[in-house]
Amino acid sequence: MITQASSAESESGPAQQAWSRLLRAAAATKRELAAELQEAHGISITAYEALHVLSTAEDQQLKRGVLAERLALTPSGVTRLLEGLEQAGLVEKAACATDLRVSYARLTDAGRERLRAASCGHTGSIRALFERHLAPGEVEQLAELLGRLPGAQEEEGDVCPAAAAEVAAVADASSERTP
Amino acid sequence: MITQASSAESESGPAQQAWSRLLRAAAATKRELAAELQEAHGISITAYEALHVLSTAEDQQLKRGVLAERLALTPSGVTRLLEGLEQAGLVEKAACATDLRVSYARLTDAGRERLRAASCGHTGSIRALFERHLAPGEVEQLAELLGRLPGAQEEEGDVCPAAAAEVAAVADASSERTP
DNA sequence: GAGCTATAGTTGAGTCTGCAAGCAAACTTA
DNA sequence: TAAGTTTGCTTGCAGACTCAACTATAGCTC
Repeated sequence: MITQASSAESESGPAQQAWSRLLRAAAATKRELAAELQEAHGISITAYEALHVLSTAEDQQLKRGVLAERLALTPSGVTRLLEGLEQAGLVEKAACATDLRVSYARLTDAGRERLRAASCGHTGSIRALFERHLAPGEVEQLAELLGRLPGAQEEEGDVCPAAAAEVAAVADASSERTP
Repeated sequence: MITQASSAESESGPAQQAWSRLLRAAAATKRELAAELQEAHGISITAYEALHVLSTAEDQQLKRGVLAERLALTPSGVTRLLEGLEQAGLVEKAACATDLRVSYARLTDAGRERLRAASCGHTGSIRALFERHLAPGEVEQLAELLGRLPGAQEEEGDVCPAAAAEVAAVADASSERTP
């Protein structure tokens, strides 16, 4: 051995190792994909994620607070993010009929289009990135493990069905809330 | 099902799922641990990582560029980071005897002490965080998988033994460069 | 229904980090 | 040894987020 410890992980336990690798993997992959996405479609990773999250939401809209949770951002982070997306016309504000405090972020047609345009290349890059380093089964395994960490499991149960229904009625009642 | 898709991951493949979970897990855990570390010891996560990396390096010093790789930062990020750490007296600059362009970052006694003070609590929090969500074997598995992603594998082979040796001679020749 | 407390979101100020450009030292090549 | 190139680091500027403080609305309790 030339160095006392070859990596930053040295004698620390598996949790420390997982932690530092999580930080670095996130930083490195983010930088790589961000450059590509910005270059090709002029949006940041977070913006893409936001568009994607909205596109999968009922009526393509979400309370700002819920969006914050879904993206693991703080409320103020969402305000700033949407500020940009609204200015770009990709997202629009919508009021809530039952609670004047809440405001929804709704995907516009332009936003939907931009997402569609970006999604193919971006998801391809993501897949390529992961599959370059991991076997398919391992990718799933990784997803499963990461899914149990904080930040990733805030899913379902946040939709405020009652209020959402009312707003939906105002805006566009064509959704398929199947029962 | 009430919503069309309960999470941002919807119909996308495992790679997309892994990716978005990676982003969120990193964001969420980082925020949590950063607050704690800042509160308790007045340093950021990156600063802690830097101190830790340096502490495991030969002679507790590293070329700034190498430090950048190890932390998955850009060179400019390292310059700014060290700016702060140097001002705080936790790290000091050291010149390289053989190449005037390079400058080393070296842990000071104060830095070593600060790291020591912070490390117990911080590593404990990390372990707690991971073990709260994953079984011990899963933590190792996660570490292994993350270790194969970009950013995490830049280890060993960067030490520039020749130059390091010369600087070491100037500063402190007590290292165990065995063979 | 007047006050309390809780919740949703925004805003000001600051931190961290990156990119692009710049500078200086080292290396290459003729 | 004088270009020309590459490498290591720093700097100016900008973007993305956060925290803390604030506003406005809701909901509760008496």
